[in-house]
Amino acid sequence: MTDLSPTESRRSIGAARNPESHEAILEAAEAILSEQGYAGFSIEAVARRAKAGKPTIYRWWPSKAHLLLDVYTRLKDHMLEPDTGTLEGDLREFLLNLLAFWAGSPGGVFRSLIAEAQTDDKAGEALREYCIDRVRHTARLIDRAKARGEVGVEVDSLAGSDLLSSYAWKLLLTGRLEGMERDVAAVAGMMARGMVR
Amino acid sequence: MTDLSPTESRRSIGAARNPESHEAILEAAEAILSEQGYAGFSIEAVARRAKAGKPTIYRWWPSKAHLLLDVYTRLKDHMLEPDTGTLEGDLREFLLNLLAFWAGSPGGVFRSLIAEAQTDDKAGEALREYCIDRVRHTARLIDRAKARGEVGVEVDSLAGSDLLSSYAWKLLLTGRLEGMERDVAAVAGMMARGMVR
Amino acid sequence: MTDLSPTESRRSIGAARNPESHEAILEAAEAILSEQGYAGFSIEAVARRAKAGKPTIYRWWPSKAHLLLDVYTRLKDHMLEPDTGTLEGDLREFLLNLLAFWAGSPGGVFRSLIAEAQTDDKAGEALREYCIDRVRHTARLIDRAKARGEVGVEVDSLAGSDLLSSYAWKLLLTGRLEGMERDVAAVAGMMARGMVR
Amino acid sequence: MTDLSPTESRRSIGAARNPESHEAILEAAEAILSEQGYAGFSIEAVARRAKAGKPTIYRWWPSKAHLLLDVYTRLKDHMLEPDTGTLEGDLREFLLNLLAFWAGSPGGVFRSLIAEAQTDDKAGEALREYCIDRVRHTARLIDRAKARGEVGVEVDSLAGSDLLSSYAWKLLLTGRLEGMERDVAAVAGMMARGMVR
DNA sequence: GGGTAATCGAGACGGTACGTCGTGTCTTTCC
DNA sequence: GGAAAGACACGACGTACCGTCTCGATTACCC
Repeated sequence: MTDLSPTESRRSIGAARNPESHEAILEAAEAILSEQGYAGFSIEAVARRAKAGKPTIYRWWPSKAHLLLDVYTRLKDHMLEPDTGTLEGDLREFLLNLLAFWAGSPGGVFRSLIAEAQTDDKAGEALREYCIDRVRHTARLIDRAKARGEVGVEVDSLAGSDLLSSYAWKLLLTGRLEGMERDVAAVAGMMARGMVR
Repeated sequence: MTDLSPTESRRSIGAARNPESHEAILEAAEAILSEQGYAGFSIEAVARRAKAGKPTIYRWWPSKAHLLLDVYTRLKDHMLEPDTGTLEGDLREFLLNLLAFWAGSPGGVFRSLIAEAQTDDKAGEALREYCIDRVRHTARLIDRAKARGEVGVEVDSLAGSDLLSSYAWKLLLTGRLEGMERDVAAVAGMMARGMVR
Repeated sequence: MTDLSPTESRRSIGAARNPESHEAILEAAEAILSEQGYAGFSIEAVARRAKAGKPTIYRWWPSKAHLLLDVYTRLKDHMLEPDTGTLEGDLREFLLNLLAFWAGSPGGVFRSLIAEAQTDDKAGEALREYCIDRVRHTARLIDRAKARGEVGVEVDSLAGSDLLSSYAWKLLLTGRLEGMERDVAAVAGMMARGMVR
Repeated sequence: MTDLSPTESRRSIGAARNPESHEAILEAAEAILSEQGYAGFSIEAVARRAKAGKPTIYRWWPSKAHLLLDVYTRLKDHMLEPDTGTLEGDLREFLLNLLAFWAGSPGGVFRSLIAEAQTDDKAGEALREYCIDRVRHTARLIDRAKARGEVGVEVDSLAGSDLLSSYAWKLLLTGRLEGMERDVAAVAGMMARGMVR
């Protein structure tokens, strides 16, 4: 991360925000979430692992939710865009990609974020906004199928996209990220048949 | 509430489970959840409010999640079974009923349960089992449509049921229980068209 | 203990005290005290080990102290009387015997009794009475030396006996029952020289 | 008591031990012991009374025994050193001083400490260490008599000191702190005669 | 010889205390 | 003046016992 050694004992660098600490905290948070899940995620644990003081964390992230969001934002860019040529293929690939992506650490982080959003209002709002953005993004799969004439113009692509991702959410939240290929295929087929003209 | 006096001091009734205590604990849990939400929900708080000892709670509910689940299923009795004669109608009614049901306190309880399941393994297991049961139950809507010949026998009714409820979950978790009639109708239509032969 | 099998499940024998239970409880208490010391000694543990109900214990022994006293009383008769011919030898033998006796389970029981006596007044009173009796008994060692002309008549044999046993108490209470031969000899010598004319 | 206001709410003073809290805890412990005795003495009760958090107590005192020991040694400062010029006088004064000292609250504290040591291994260890220290300290009475030529060099002053204090212990543990002047004199005389050349 | 009463085991009950963990706030000291 | 370190008051965690209670069964005793 930093090019300097993740050195034993990091001291204050004086009256300025220390980017090393900032980075170390985010990394520690991510590591804890992916290793122990939301259960082991506490400010104390993050501070311990990042060799940072708790107040340093509280100074920059007013709540656990903000920290979670920052951690997730750092991760969310690595998703692939499916493009198989057919709607059903795209839907299936989308789900499989997302599930595979989540099966690494990001899944744990996102689960935690959802959980936190049930308690913390700010986290809820942030999650809602993030969702809208993603749904809109995924809706392009369907819009592309519309453009190909595969899907009728009357189809609500946002609702479809929302439904698609909701299935992934449920699998994530109930710990069924793996071994769901058959069900994913069934769901993708069902949804595709529901939309093609 | 029991219709008898909510008496001051409740004693043991001997070497048998005391239904009064059992009831008082569930009521206290429900009251705390609806008044203060998941944030204020702790075993200590429930015990305090129910005038029960903590061990009495732990004796009967191995984890917070089991208690949440019991509180939830006690409320669940008031759910209606849709029967509109068509699959699309049934799916739409199912979602609308569920969202309306959740809009009261049960939604908060179930949100708490999902959140808890992200933290605690026992909670996760309990939720998973509960889900399987509900998915199986809801699949009957689709199986009924199969019996009517509306839906082909090759359709995976469990996957469909899972998908259907996942949409409701996402709306619950992102705080969109109300004003979703148009989207619900779109989703129900899409899914129904995806399944009818 | 009983000539019948210490059978798996012991039931009531009707409207009369069941001596089997009584015995089993005392044995369980003794076993726990000698195996785990006062720390592990609880009514629950005794009941569990004796396969008895807690109320059965409370019925017959109103407090832990009473039970402790009964257990100790069952043990205390196995002490040897030293008779070496000299006061110093008798004092030394008395201490060594007592320490050896206590090194088995009785020591743990007596320690517990002393501890309990610091909390429970009835136990304190009982302990005091027991002490007076023992001190009087041990004083005979000194009186015998007086009779032999070894010790002057002006010596207070009760005070001497009290002092002697107090040393054993302190060793018991500070966990120094073993490996004290040199110190015991020094103490016996000192006391003997303090008394002989 | 601090001479400043026994203020309502005490805050942290930073990353250093807060002597106010420390003091408040010792005072609360002492007050509880003298008011309710060992029976009412619990870490919870001390924390409650001192308006301190339980972890603050556990941070500084690894066990109840260490706290008891600290309370006791805080009181112990008021003990006098006997110096009568003769060994017998010193021994007698030592015992009388100690019994008089114990007749106030310190006696209750030390009794509690001994009782606790029978339950808890850490307490036992702490008591043992404390004893060694005190025995060594008291042995100086005898060593002084050696220096005066009153006592032979072959006398084991540690064993003598141990024996001396053991008598006081027994009187404390059997509730005979008062009215023992005659017996104390007899014991002191006996021990002194046992040691002088 | 049938009813009563005492006893047994079992174990649930409302409690209290245990010792640990995490919270968010605060202060000191170092840079 | 930010950062580290970590103490602080607070309060929940899940467990162990406390002493009391009720249960259903099992006789012994007395009328």
